Amino acid sequence: MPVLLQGGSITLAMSLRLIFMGTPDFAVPTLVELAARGHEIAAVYTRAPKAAGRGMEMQETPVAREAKKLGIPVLTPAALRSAEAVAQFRAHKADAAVVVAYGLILPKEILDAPKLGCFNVHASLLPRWRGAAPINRAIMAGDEESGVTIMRMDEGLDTGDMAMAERVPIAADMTAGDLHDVLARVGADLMLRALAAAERGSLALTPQGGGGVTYAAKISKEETRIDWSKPWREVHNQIRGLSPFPGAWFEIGGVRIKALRSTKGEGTGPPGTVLDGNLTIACGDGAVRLTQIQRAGKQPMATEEFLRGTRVEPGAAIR
RNA sequence: CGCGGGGUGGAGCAGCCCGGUAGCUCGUCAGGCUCAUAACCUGAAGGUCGUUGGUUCAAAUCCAACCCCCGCAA
Repeated sequence: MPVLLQGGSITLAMSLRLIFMGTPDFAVPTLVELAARGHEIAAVYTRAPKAAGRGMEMQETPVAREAKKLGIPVLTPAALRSAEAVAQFRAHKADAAVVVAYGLILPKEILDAPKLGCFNVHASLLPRWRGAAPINRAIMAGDEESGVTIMRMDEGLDTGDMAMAERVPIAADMTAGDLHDVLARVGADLMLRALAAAERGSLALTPQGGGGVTYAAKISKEETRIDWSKPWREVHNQIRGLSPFPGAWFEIGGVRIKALRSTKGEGTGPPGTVLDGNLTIACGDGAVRLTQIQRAGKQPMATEEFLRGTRVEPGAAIR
């Protein structure tokens, strides 16, 4: 077996027989890396295509599209609890399963099937931000760092023993989308290292412990509208924490506008008042300057571009 | 057949309802002014007005079909 030199450390080239389970874009880099490193991926599990989007047409998941590109069989069971689903899963005779934002609960029979276990990439430093929306919640809470944790899954919600973690700083104006992309890359790399260790039998597992647990609830649309009476920092964290999806928004002249990027603004005024010619908006405390926005029906654009076609005078009120 | 907005020189928009000289804010290029500047002044280049067909003396503008982008909702 060849020896690869990488980043100063020695990694044995390896090949495990894996099952990959994932659904959104976040999971794609890990799938791609696993395949590129020569792991044998017996099957890819992903959510079933569903009617979604404009026109309610059937949409395949990003993972399904990537798997097809790689020539890997795609399975889309609606649930994994049935005896049939479990039998099918076992029949792959996988060494391990890699689960990244799959979206379905894995019952014990599935978790116990692979001999090395089922490993999950989670986009936070556990046990902080267990749950569905760790990236958004970390930024909305104003966290200055986040990261990725690899855990061996158990039956709880993101409660498995931790195998590896890597910290990632969150810059002042970083958006959820920015962090998402970084963590997806870091997660892919970390999973490769974790699997290598697991294959060697040298993977150390650490219980999460009881302190510092928080939950990252799904984002509800009620919390996407901007309330300009809040302090600027809260508004800013909401904007970047929800960017680019689902997007924090407001209205100006009856037109719905998403705020995609912002930064600290100068000046004060009644909340919701435009303070200058650069879309600096007064908040309950301080101000936020919008740097990238998207009008309903339009592409995202830098604020300077938006202002070339739309005059927004200082003193105007937005809602 | 879920609802809706949009495709106009490199960017962002107006013009379309009430057909008839391509407009605005920028950018680019050349020149001028200035100690200087993302400032200011003068001039220039650059557009099959998404595609195809139709109506008309005449279509960015009216009609039809199609392609592409996006917001809502899921």
